[in-house]
Amino acid sequence: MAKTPRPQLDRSAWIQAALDTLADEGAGSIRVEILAKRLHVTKGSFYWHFKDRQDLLEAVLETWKDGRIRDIVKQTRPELGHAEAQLFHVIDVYSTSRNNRGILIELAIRDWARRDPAAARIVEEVDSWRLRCARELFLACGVPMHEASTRSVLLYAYVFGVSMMNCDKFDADFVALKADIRDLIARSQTPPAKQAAA
Amino acid sequence: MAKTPRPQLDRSAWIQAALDTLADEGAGSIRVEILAKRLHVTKGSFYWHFKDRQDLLEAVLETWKDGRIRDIVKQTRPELGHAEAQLFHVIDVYSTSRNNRGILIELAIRDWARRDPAAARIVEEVDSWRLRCARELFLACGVPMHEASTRSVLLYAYVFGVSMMNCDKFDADFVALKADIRDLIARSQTPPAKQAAA
DNA sequence: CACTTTCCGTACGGTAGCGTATGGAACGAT
DNA sequence: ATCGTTCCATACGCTACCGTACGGAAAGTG
Repeated sequence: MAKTPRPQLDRSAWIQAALDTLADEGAGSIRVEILAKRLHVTKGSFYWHFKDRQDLLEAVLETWKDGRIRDIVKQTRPELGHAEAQLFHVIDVYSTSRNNRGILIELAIRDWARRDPAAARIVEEVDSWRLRCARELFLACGVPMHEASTRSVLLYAYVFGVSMMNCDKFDADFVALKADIRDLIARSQTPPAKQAAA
Repeated sequence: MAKTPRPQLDRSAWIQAALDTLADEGAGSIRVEILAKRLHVTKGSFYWHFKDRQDLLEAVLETWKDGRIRDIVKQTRPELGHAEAQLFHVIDVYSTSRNNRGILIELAIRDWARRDPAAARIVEEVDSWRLRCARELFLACGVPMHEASTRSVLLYAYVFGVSMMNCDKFDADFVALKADIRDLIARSQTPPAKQAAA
């Protein structure tokens, strides 16, 4: 067992710790002295690596943004003939297994973004990438442009929304339910022309 | 102008003030002394009406729950022949006009529920009512039971999710986009049987 | 008018957390 | 060995809150 696993800390160690508490308790609960305790150092270390608390929060946002963009680009990289499978995968990744770290961070940051303009900007940027990538997949599935945009928005609104609900409590077979919803989003037929009021 | 609009305060005044700051800054930012300042009294008043801060928070949850249940029941009360219009209305109420008080409170409470079991219980209860009511509407539209459940979950996941996104930034005509999504949720045809892998 | 109840103001002690100042240990360079 | 750099510990002042204790005004009640 390593006696001194971390004789020296760097910014990324603080950022990771901040992301952990972000997932568990939200952005407002990221406290310098708490992180220090968790890292087994004092805040003397923190104020060496960061100007102040705000400096850390901005670094957290940047780190998250870079990771999310890299991730979505990777997961939607064109694989000829597998566009629909990739769409399914994107949906499943988010709607499966609530309470995993990624989703908790996602929700915490989105809540953060409701009050912090800087966070809002980051979220918009990430969403923009995701929507564009998803739209490309729909297009690759043969869905026309306009509808591809529509379904992309529905897709992401759904995955974010479902991660805020405890659906397990309402439907015993939530796995099947999610599969049905996934099909609705990705494969349903556009609605028939409105039966104009008789 | 009334000199003394409120010579005496009651619990509901504090609860309303708490709901305001809940919408703007989240549950964690509901502070007794801040509310007191906003109500132009001191916390001596607060601790007369409430045992402690927790007492207020519980009252906030109860108030919200009662209002939401009353609301959804009212909006989905069976009106023969208008089920689809009622569905559209439910969707529009949430997906229209982000940043209105109701939606802000909704999101704040859902974030709150991720860390507070009591809040989680309340949210589950409200969701349960909503899902049941929405399902009834789908059934009234002639949608079969299983699919009615599926679409109800999609409906609510969508409205909550879209209220967390700044979609205006991605689509100039977001009004039309939302209308298309609404149609997808409420009127699309169930997806064709999977073209079983050849 | 006395007396009680209701409601709120004031003052206090206590905790948590931010940011700063300063000292010191470890380490490399010379 | 001396010195500078890097990284962290310690100690301090400061603010924002929570909850309590207690006093007092205002209004009802006899």
